[in-house]
Amino acid sequence: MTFEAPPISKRESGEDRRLAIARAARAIIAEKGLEGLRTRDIAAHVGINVATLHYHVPSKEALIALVAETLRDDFKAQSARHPRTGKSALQCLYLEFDDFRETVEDMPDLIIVLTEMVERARRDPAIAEIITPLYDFWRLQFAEIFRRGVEEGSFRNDIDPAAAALITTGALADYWRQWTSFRVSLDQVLGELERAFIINPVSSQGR
Amino acid sequence: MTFEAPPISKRESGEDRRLAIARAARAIIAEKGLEGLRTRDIAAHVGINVATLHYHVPSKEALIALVAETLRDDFKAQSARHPRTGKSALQCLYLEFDDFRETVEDMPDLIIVLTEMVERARRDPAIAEIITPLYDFWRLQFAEIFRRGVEEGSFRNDIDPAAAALITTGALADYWRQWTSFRVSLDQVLGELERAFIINPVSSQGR
DNA sequence: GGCGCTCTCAATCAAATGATTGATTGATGT
DNA sequence: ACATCAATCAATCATTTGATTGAGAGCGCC
Repeated sequence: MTFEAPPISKRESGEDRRLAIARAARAIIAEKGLEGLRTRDIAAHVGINVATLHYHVPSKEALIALVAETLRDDFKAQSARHPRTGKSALQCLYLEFDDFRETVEDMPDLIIVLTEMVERARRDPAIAEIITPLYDFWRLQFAEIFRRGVEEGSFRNDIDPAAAALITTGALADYWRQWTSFRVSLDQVLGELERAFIINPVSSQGR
Repeated sequence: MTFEAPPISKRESGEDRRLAIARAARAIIAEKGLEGLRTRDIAAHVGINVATLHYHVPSKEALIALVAETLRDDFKAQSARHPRTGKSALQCLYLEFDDFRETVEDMPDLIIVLTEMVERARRDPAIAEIITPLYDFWRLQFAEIFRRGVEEGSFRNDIDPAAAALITTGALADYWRQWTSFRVSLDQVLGELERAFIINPVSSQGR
């Protein structure tokens, strides 16, 4: 009879539960990957019954879609945190780098789960529908910065903005896949990206 | 052609079966991802019984390891196809680009399965043990090219070889994740990489 | 023929897993 | 006090899935 006492109120309103479920799912995905995601584990992580989980989120498909949505929300919120208006392309690029640095620090699971979803989007149209615009959003932001940077004369003038954007997002994403023994610091990568695209890079991570 | 003709007979000798199993597994992973890999599907794809599959490959773990090995073999074979000795860093870089182009054309499933494995390596030490050296091998090849390129004076002289290598492999890997609507051609990406690192790029995909 | 080895399969198991059912609990409005 | 509804759970179901078993078939060799 000596069950551990529930520390918080027993019932929670719908939306809070959904968010808690999404958060738990993200934690598990970050740890075990999408393949290792089990409804039971999520329920246990939240501290509720599997049936309750299914009450709030009808199916596993819906659950993954929910996670994708929270990912999008976090991502957009992060990018909206710093105003871009009136800034030069160069400033925007550094801002973008800072955003990434911040995300790496504060929400590492965001990127892990994101890459996991990206992989899945290849064969799951429902996920693709949410993740594709998200990734596009990120890339387009870089593409736009490069386009303006060339215009403003602060960037190398023969840049192909779309290709440069893909290279940049690819490098940042790959930086994450650094499970490898081939250790490179984020500052090294960002510094090299500066030298690759900017005419007179500040060349110091300090900025 | 000095080898024996394919024994169409009911029975196949061990090593051939193992290769057929690996090939089938790769096809399925490419289509449905590692999460969607089922021993039954593989057996059906090869045209054998599940038990027979387990006779040749004891467990699913072993099977995935086997796939990782064939991946490594294909990868190394591809890279060994063109001799590197006596070539300049610039020539080597272009050779590397050509290799990638070739792989994209001839063995697209190689890269799909590889990225899938990379993702899994993060939490599966057995896979990591095989995939990590492979990815490192690829990156180190680029790092070495960049190092020599700077030395030879044909590359931008402030390159950080390790960072540049990561950017390059990241860009190529990300090119693959181009499920997105944000379409960029491989030539665009390779061209931009040239301009980013080379002093006087040929600047034409023709080379 | 008989022996031994490799290879194959139908049948089956045990565990995992997504989902459902039917009942109970608490809050809220009247 | 009562009705209603959202939220919860224990128990259970129906499949799926990795793996095993036991019984052979084909083949070479003596």
